[in-house]
Amino acid sequence: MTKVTPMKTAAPAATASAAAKAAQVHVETLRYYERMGLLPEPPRAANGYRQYDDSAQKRLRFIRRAQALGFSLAQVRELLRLDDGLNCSAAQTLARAKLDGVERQIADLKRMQLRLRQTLAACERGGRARCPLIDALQE
Amino acid sequence: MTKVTPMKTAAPAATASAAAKAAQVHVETLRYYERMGLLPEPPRAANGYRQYDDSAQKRLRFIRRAQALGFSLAQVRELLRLDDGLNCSAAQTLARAKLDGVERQIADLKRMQLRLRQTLAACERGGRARCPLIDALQE
DNA sequence: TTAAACTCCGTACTATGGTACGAAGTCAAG
DNA sequence: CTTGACTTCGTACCATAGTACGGAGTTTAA
Repeated sequence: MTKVTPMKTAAPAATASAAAKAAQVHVETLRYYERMGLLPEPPRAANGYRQYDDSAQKRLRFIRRAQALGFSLAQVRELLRLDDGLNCSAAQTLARAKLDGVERQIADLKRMQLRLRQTLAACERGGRARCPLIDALQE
Repeated sequence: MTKVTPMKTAAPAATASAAAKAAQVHVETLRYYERMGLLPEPPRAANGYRQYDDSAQKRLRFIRRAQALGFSLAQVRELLRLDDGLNCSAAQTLARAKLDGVERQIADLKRMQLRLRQTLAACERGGRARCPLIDALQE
């Protein structure tokens, strides 16, 4: 029963394309994140190729999840500085600011939604010589 | 009682800064809109200064209102092509596409809002050694 | 008259989040 | 051993909606 459970210590170092595929990003994006200070410079193989170990790939997933929550890359950088999980109040501050921004955006979009709906309804009722949408824009 | 009611025919030609101020934009923005084909090239005074007449200023207000409804400048350009108010179905198509986009954005933002709220609530409940927000990002 | 303020022009730069390109080296399969 | 795929690098470019800069001419108010 040797080798049935491979050693956890053998860090699986992925190539750029493998790491990129796993995270659903392009290879160039990895370089971009590296330039932006989101990913540390990875160790290189003898040939100079980047080697993404497990922690780099975790970090990459972290970035993508934070982006999905609406954080900008600059904000993700902040979050990454807190990724030891301590300092929750700092993380909360970031999240609350983001939530506020998201809620402002929702409010703005809802205003647009209402106006567009009203105007479209007027368009659909028809009967006017001129288009209600165009008229609304000309006020 | 002469001159009590000035002739409507005297078109009030505004300078760049006056037109800009009236529309709450910067002077450079007028040039930008002109380059982008949103504003026609205005007639010039003898000294070469742009003269924005009433119709140009109306058009400028049109642009700003359309932007406020979420239309991009490219889409505003489309709307301006329809500003005779006829062709309402074309305008409706644009508006409906915009409404769809707005609603998709709202849905996305609401998902972010929910996740952020849940995570913040967990942070506020406290009691964890590690920050729930950071943990969520690390999955 | 002179200084401040306004206008003109072309061009470059901003922020954001990547994407593309070309030249060069490397690796794996046939 | 060659061909194709992969990687490296620096740099340039994309969209969006403007903003800034510098040098020149013009107008206006003191």
